[in-house]
Amino acid sequence: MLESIAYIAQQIKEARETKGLSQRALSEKVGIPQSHISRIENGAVNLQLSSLIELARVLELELILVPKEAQKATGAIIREAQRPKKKSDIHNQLVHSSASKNRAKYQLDDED
Amino acid sequence: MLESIAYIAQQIKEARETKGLSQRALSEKVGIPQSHISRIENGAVNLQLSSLIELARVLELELILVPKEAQKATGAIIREAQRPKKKSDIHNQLVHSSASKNRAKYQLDDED
DNA sequence: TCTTATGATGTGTCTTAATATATCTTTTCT
DNA sequence: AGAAAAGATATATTAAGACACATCATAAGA
Repeated sequence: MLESIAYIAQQIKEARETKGLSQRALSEKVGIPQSHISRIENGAVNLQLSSLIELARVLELELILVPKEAQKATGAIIREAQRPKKKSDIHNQLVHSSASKNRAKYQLDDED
Repeated sequence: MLESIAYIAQQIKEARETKGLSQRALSEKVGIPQSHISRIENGAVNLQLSSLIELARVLELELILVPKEAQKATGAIIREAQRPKKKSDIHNQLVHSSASKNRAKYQLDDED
């Protein structure tokens, strides 16, 4: 399983696409090779925390641990934040939704 | 830097203590050696995402990526969730506050 | 078509997380 | 004090992340 890694990987990919960055562009900003970013986004690696944090920083995301009981409430807020605020941002919606069509394969070993 | 690792490590430690678990007890639940949990909580290792996710699962935490703009709002909700709901839970507050006295050393290499 | 941009994939090397195991220190009891 | 529990630390081994680098496949544009 480890579908949580799939979720995180997908979040990274969507955030990158929302920002209109190619893997190579992100690679230069964050200092991680494009080949590795590809593997990360496809869930092909069990990345280290430092890599995730660096990616998150450049993508203006914050990695946090939320108590399960608070998850629903935070989820609502986050979805709200991700909603484009200006009509000129509808473009983002398109990029975003096309991104969510992508299936993550996640060939990580089934541990647990 | 990588103070975000310190933050995550501290969150794990506090969640464990709030649940009244020893490192060894958590070790058995999650299948990670106590020695490694110690290193994780002290920020002495740059742990892998699977380890963090496994720990979070057992500690009933969810690892999420929050847009920076939504961070304040989610922070408020999370603090609310962490507040003990019953008077009988004041015990947790004590454990929790004693935990926060601990300084993390974080001898991780200064990258960036 | 040829080029260009993008993402995916392969290989070899180095580093280090994760493991097993043991031990040591510190704290907390009785 | 001594015993027990808890956390920190040491060592050796194994597994795999991260890297550099090249290359492949595909799609988009000229």
